[in-house]
Amino acid sequence: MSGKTAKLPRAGEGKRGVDGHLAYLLRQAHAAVRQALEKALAPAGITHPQFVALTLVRAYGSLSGAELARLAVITPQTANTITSNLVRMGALTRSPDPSHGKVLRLALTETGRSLLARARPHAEAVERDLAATLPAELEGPMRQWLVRVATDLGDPSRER
Amino acid sequence: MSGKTAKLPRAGEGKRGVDGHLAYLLRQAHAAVRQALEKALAPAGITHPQFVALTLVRAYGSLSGAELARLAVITPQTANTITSNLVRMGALTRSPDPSHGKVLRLALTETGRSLLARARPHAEAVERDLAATLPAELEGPMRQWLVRVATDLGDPSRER
DNA sequence: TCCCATTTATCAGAGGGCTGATATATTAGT
DNA sequence: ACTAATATATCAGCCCTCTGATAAATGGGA
Repeated sequence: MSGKTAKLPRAGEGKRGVDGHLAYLLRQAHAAVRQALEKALAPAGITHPQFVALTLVRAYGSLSGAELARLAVITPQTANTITSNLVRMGALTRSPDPSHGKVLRLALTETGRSLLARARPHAEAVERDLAATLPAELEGPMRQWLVRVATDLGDPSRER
Repeated sequence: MSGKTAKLPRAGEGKRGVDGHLAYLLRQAHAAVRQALEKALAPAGITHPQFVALTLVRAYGSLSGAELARLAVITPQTANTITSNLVRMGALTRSPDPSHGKVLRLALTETGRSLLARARPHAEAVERDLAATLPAELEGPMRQWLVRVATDLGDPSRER
């Protein structure tokens, strides 16, 4: 009994299939999507978190670092890391809020705008691939579940 | 019109709800689960990736670094980072494969075994919380979808 | 008014994840 | 038998993510 010699499963087999832990399956699915996104975005010269940050700044107007962190479900420190890189790349600017004195408002530069425009089609292709895996009658319930996971497991822990 | 002043949504609202991109919702859900897991495992003195590695070594017997990487859906380099930390912590040993000469086989130490035993209940609590968010009639289809995402978006990219 | 709790930004340090590159071992092919 | 392809381990460097700690600005109450 020196060790188990069972053949190792591939994605979709054994514990890597429908019998695995939900947390493992969610992790596996997320890893596949993240890697697909990074591969798709690499030619545009941008990472997935950077793409998310630029998208959010564009979608919500000018954000503070703290607001970006909340929207992206990351810590303010992480948001700071990402935005610092984007500022260094010339895609974002940080300028002091006129009425607040401590808040720094993020804004897209022309570089950032064109970077985002160039990257978006690649990200949308992945989104389409992802949507294609989802039977039409499951899309609604699936979206609701994903949202529920985030609110149920995420919000309670706001007691930091 | 200096910028949009729309109130920012919380998890579950607006684009952060059922109308958001699937990739965003999946990311948001995964982030909530990962953070819940890290918070649950911290008292046991172990990180989520370390827990996954120990669990896989225990489940499949003695693994090589490359095998661990495939099972955990990470690169061999990343697996090496994690196992190096676990070896330094005394939870794993790396010993040369008797019949291969290059492969290093990972094995749990007593420390690793008790660490895993101590951590597992915390992880299982999160798994139960996660399962509780899923209506019984959706569990089957949801598991199948998560697996399909991993196989459809993950396997094709094996053309590295 | 003064103090305090909250919010924000940011530094420091650690772990995890990636790509790229290198060295070695095994296996397949010729 | 020699060579080429494959597999493994690992170094280096970068980005992302976290926790912990520090500092500054705001706003509310005693």
